[in-house]
Amino acid sequence: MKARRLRRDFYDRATLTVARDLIGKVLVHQRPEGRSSGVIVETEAYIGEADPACHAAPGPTRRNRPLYGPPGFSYVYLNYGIHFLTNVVTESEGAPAAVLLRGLEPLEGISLMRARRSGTRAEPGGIAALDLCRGPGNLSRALGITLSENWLDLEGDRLFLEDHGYTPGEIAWSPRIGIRVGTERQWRCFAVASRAVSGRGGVPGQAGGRRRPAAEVHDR
DNA sequence: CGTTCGATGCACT
DNA sequence: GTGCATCGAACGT
Repeated sequence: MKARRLRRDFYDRATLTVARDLIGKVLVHQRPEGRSSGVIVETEAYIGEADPACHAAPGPTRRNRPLYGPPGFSYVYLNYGIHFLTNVVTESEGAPAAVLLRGLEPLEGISLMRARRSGTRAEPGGIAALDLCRGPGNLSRALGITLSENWLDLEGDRLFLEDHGYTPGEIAWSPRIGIRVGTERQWRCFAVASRAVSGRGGVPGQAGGRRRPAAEVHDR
């Protein structure tokens, strides 16, 4: 199937709907050194000032400004001083919401991803392909996404998403990972069968424990 | 197999 | 000064 570019109206919808529809879509980062991309298998929704885990919870600030802007833009920020986290802004202007991209199955530019992730880990033969973009920090690092990619128009030619016609298979929802508040909301969405999904079924304290999400999670 | 903990930078109060 | 939407090495069982 021919790749079809996602337009602004895709992002200009309810955030939970966008979070689910993003599973199976392709994230692309186009750079002079090459194009790298992967199929999205894990997302999380962050919705509005009433969501305590959303960066909009304190109201408008300099950092969260993209969230208040129009949909279809990137929102990238530095987390724990080490990791860049990549989001796409959803819903209409003035409604602060976004979807965090947490996991990809690499498609193009795998050697480029390995180069960008090298130094992270000494692994004989390099990092396994399915581990390259597993987890939001790893994903951003592998694609070369930094603060320079913050607040980019996803209808531009540098960072964008495509529909390649992939069918995601079974999708499940769980609590969001790694947050200390708002854990009661089941706003993490993932492809059950994918090995590029982080954590374990949404149980916090996921640090060391790995491999495959638990199957106990709900459907929608 | 499991859990704990340090690294590291900046936005925000 | 405080607290992270993380990662993976190190250690315990």
